[in-house]
Amino acid sequence: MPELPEVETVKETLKGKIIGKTIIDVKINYDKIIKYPNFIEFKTQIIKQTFLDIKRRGKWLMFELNDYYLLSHLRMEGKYNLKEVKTKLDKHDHIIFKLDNNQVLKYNDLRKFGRMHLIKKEEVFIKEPLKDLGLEPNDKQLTVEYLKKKYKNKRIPIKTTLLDQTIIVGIGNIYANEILFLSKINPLKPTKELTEQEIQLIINNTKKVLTEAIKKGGTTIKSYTSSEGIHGRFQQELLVHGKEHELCNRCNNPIIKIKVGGRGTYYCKKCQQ
DNA sequence: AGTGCGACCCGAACGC
DNA sequence: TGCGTTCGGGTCGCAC
Repeated sequence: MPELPEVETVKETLKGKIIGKTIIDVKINYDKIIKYPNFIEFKTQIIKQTFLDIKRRGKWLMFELNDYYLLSHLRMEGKYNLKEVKTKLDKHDHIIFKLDNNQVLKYNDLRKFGRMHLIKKEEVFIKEPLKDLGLEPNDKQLTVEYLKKKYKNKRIPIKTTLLDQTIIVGIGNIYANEILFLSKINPLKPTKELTEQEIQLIINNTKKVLTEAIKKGGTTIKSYTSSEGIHGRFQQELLVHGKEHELCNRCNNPIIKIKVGGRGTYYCKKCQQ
């Protein structure tokens, strides 16, 4: 289940393999993956472009080409595979980039939820989908002052706010649960009622959880593997997510599961009052 | 502007 | 080789 750390792993793994390669053809088997521009223009524009670098912004992969950035969001199940051109397609291979070295870069997505945009380089940060993204977890500007301003008029539960990518990028459902457990904050607490001390804990634990997860190569809940087939190991470190009925490792009371904003939310009722 | 929620997907898990 | 239903995950679009 790719969240920010998994995207980071995919980025690093693919970097060494495709930089310098030129796209000579694209096959689009499921065109809804291509969000912008339409799939005809997408194809015309991307052919003959060369991969110069791969970056990341939030959960978005940014493939730097000569004139464009190819932006790719993996959502839950997106994967990239680099294969020889003659290799048979797998069941959920939806977009196939043919390269100039007899290889293909294949985007595979069981859920068909991932999306791609092709944006002119000079516009990449002023247009969708990157234009409204918030701070990276490791940004020095991520301070109590910054979050106080963002949180002050919000009545919605803090759990929901943590998932808001216009404030801090990269926190998905799993990490939101973990961050709140480590911070001993009730997921239902209205965002505007958080104290300065609690906001500081959110900042510290967000940095801690995401940095640690990147180090471990991300989380694997279902079948997720990075482009080299490396499984994430962070799942072994999860303290509350997916642990309904198990006992809290701090106080031994059972972890409970509720719905917050329609999403599965796990927490310890005793530790997170 | 802030909020809530359905839609998008389909394999796995669940209920009977 | 049972079959129908529910669930989950991130983001967008839309209604209020």
